[in-house]
Formats: sequence, C-alpha cells, structure tokens
Amino acid sequence: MMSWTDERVEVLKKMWGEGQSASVIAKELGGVTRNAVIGKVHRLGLSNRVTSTTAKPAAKEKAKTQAKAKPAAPTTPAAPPQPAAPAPETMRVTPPAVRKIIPAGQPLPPQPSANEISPEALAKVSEVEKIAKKISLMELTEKTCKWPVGDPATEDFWFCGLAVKAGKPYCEAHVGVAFQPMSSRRDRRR
DNA sequence: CCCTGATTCGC
DNA sequence: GCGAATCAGG
Repeated sequence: MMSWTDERVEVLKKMWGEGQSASVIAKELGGVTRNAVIGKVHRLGLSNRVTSTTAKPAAKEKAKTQAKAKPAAPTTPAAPPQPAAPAPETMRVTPPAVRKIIPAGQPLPPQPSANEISPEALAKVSEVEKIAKKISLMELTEKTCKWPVGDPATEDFWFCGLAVKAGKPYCEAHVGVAFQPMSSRRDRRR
C-alpha cells in the first residue's frame, strides 16, 4: 500500500505549488489516483490556487440521488466569516502576439525570455518544443496547442500543436508559461 | 468527451 | 487519515 510518506507529501506540496494538476502529480507519485492527491491536498489545507473552476461548495443537494447516503446535514451555519478574497484568476503574462509580420530581426514571439517565469515552466517549454507536432496555422483546431514558435516571417515557424489542456488554448507546458499561478510570482524571494 | 478541482462519506 | 464516487465547471 502506498502511503503518504513525508517524501511523497513533499513532492505533492512542491508540484501542487508549481501549479501542476492533480492528475499529473498522481502520475508522478504513482500508486495513487488524482482523487487521492486532491483529497490529500485538501487535508493538508493547501487547496487554494484560485481554482478556476468549482468554488461553489454549498448550493447543490438535489442532484440525482447521492446514492450512497445523504442524511443531509441539518445544521448548516451558512454564514462563514469570509472577507471574500479577491480572486483575479491567473495573470496572463505573455500574450502570443501572432500578428501579421514581424518588422525585422525582432522575433518577438512568446518566448518570455526576459520575463520572470518559473524555471520549471521554461524548461518544460523547451522540452515540449522538441516533441511538438509543429503544425501550421491551417491545422490548428480547438484541441491543438496554439502556441507559436519561431519567426512568423520565416519558414521556421510553427505552432506547438500538442493536445491542449482543458479549455485552454495551449498545451500543459505552454499554459504554464502563459498563465502564471500567481502564487509563484508572489513571494518569489531572491 | 476531454479535462479540472471540490466535496462527501464509508472505510 | 484515506480516497472512490460523485459532482460541477471549462
């Protein structure tokens, strides 16, 4: 049985902090499902991260049948003193300007070079560009990563084309560069 | 349909 | 404490 050893928990914390999805973390750890990861994350109390989706706990009990059992908690102090934390989603940091043509010599594409992106994220991008499908504009679909690579004015230009994440326009790696988990840009001590 | 995280609750 | 089942949303 795989249990949550200190090491495993550490990996979990690290990856979750980096914005990795529960499924990715689960796969990395092995022996656990994403549900286990999510459950652990909650138990550890680090469930934050501006969960794009969800965030509507109470307010849904009819559903279908709740099969198992749903005794229905009678007493529900629905009035938690929550100062309401502002959730600006994630910060878009590098818009992939795929305009017409680049004036001259200035590549300008996404490559967030100077910007401060997680080294991990950048490394992932470099890695991904090796296995990218390298598709053309015409081949872009709603399921292909639309991250442009190279200079649009030359033949050395293509789109990532890997499978997009979920609803996002880019694949996992590129989403990581385009959307900073604001938790990483916060307190990035140096 | 794919994915995401959240929640519930039997174990 | 754990995590499968379930739910809700993109």
